[in-house]
Amino acid sequence: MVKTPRSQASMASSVNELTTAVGQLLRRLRSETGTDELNLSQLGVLGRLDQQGPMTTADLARAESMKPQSMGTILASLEQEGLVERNPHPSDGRQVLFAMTGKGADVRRKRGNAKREWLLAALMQLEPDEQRTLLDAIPLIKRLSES
Amino acid sequence: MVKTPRSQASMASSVNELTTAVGQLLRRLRSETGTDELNLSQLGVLGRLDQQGPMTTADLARAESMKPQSMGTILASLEQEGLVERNPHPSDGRQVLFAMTGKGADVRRKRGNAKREWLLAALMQLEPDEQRTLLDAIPLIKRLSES
DNA sequence: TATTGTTATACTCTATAACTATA
DNA sequence: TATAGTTATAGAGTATAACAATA
Repeated sequence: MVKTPRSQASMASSVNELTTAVGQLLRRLRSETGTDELNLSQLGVLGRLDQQGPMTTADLARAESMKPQSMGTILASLEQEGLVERNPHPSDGRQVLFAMTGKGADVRRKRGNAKREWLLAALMQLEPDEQRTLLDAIPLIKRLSES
Repeated sequence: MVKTPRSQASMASSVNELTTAVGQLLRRLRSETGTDELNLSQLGVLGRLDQQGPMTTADLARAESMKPQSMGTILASLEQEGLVERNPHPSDGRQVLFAMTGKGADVRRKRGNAKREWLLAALMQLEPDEQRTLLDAIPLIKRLSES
């Protein structure tokens, strides 16, 4: 297959498909709601704290491309359910370090998280080369969001 | 080993990244708002009517993975701005065929659509092989939503 | 009786603005 | 004066439920 860089005109027609596809996936994920009552943002924060350790509100907001006030709302809801806890920053009294609790870790590990399980099952149904394409596209989608 | 399908464990770690990436892109797109005051759903409907011709509320709702009532709201807003018009179905008095108007076509063609232009510019900044990966991933994302 | 669409209402998610506290 | 976070409010986007009209 010859490598032919896409023209701007051909890319333009893909813009609608991409936004539609992304919107569809998000609506689908949102509708998958079982025993877990965590939404996508809450799951995202929990996953990030699990991977990266304690973080501040501002850092989490930046990582998720969200306003700090919006992240504050998410963290408050997670704290109320005992999934994250707040710890003082060692040197800066203004900052608050949010950490995942044991209960939060349980929620992430346990079965019953309908959204994650649905998406995982859907991913597993793709052919191996399709999986590779989709996984390779993830960092590219992130790059788009940051440009 | 020729083909190395990803293990379920390795895929599980990608689930969070995918949802986060998709959420980020959507928030970014939503925030790009210039002279056009059309949101992503409105643009999606307009694009679909442009490509596929007149459609009913139910068909549009199915195409965008949305409830008919939600689609009705979107269509009402587009109609109020004169971007779509309603025509009776030739044989079924219950159905309404929505078609894009000339003004709707203008809006789609003209410059000033901040969301589409931003995304197009971002796509053009990717390397050709990255573009190909991302475009190849679009139908896969749709498949996920439908499974 | 089933289907298409409308109307009314409520919920989820995120943003903006104004404020407090610490640096 | 600048930054981190909180509180209050508003908005966009979508869903659910109840209804009307046509099939």
